[in-house]
Amino acid sequence: MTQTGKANGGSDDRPQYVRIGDQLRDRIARGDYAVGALLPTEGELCEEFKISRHTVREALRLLTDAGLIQRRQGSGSRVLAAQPHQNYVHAMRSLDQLFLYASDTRFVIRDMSVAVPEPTLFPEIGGDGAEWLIVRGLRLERDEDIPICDSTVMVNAAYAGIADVLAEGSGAIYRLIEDRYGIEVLEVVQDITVSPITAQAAKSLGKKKDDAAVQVRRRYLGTDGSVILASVNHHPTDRFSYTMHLRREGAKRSWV
Amino acid sequence: MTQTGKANGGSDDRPQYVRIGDQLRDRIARGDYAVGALLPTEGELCEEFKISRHTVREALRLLTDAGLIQRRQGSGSRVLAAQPHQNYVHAMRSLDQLFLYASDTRFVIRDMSVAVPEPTLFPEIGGDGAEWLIVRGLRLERDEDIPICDSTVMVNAAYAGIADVLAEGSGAIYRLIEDRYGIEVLEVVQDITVSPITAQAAKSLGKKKDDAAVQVRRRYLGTDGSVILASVNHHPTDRFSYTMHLRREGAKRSWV
DNA sequence: CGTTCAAATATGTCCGGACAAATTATCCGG
DNA sequence: CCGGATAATTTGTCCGGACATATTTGAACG
Repeated sequence: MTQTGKANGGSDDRPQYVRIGDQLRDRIARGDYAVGALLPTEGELCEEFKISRHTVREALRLLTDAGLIQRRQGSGSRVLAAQPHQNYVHAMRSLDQLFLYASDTRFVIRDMSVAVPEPTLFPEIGGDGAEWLIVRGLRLERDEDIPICDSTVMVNAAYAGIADVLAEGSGAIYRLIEDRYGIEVLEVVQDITVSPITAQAAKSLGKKKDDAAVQVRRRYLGTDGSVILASVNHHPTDRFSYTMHLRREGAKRSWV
Repeated sequence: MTQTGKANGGSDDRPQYVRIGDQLRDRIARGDYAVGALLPTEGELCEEFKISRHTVREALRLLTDAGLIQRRQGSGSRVLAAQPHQNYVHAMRSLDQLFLYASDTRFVIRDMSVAVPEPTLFPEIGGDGAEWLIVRGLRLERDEDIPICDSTVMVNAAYAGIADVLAEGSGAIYRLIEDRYGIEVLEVVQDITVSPITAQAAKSLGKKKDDAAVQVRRRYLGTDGSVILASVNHHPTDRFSYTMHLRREGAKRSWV
């Protein structure tokens, strides 16, 4: 077969690997290959489409990058999803940027203890009598004593050893845990709601007891699905602002 | 050179292309190749590292996938960033899922007009006397008349033609625009704040005039940076909840 | 100096081959 | 039937080659 940069013939000038990749993607979407099932092997695809193994692999790579399949040496290519996800990326260098404050801040620790958390603190967690390292504090503007939010952090007891190195300005707690224990935060679930302010937060933030507060609750999950860390932040409503920039993943950038 | 699955010698069992890719990444981080500058060509890298073009390309692909470089046929490989972004993905099939409501909803249009928007509506937009298609309405639970939020949408006048096809339940407005005009929403900027409720929203949502409301403001930007669409939603604080799941990009999934 | 065109350059696509490494299947013995 | 060893299978890594395509560079000309 003549080697061409693009496929010959017809009005389709897409590269072969793109055409084959699209065909496979369509088959997956149609259910020809069920989620969880294996695709034909590289060899079988070479025979079916009369192309080199290289081209098959490039096509499969497109599917892999799209999150549709997962490949494993010795096993084959398994379908992960029937439809590609259109990812909009909240690009960050790290989770530090998940919540950007208007200016630099510092975290002042008010209290730290290993205890069974109150059931209302994080209902989805606890309730089984297990102890957590509970860190209570206040986040302030760096150079001024303006409180930004009242914060309570629950650290999985398995990582309670970081209590030794927790200090004001010591950086994000989840990072301390990642570094100290060599683990990785895989996923973060963040909930934002508005609710009556707690007595503690009202006191810390200089608010009245019948004021409302914005609650930002986060769970940091590890690779095994366990909760590494959870936090509840109470923000005064009149000083709360949360901005996200979501950008379509894989969008072409101009060359200039 | 003997062809091996992994590099020979020493304690480093990473594939060659990973090692070379890491070396190049380190050089970029150190500033050996400035942002905006070109990397050595494939040929030069082949000579320097004494490896095949295939392996060079695999290494460069790692850098490309990490967002560090951008490659262009005939030109070379240009450095985009000195540090890789650690992307946490808010995976969505589309922007429809940017804001998930607890249940199915419908959008009831109350008013539609082409006009110059009030300056307070979206201060970052307008203010230049330009007209926009302004759509005011209410988002309700699908089968009940419980208002979820009061909504005002400003559509760029270039796409005002969609007024013809706007109807209750006609789906997301940005999608109508994308489909009708063949354009693409590249980025969304979303701001969440809490502020005094507007008179209009108080009336729509059955709230008192001195209540607060959660404001969710969004700008949908096109590939040229222009604002395609902007929206302001007022949610009653006692019924507002926003959940995000952010997952580390490229995280390995278990095979089973 | 600016424009046009051809040549050189640099990446993109596709082929084929070989060996390595991981997994799966099969066979045999207890 | 179960466990261990071996063979077969499947993907991963790396080599080399060839042609296509897009861009850049340099030379010639007005």
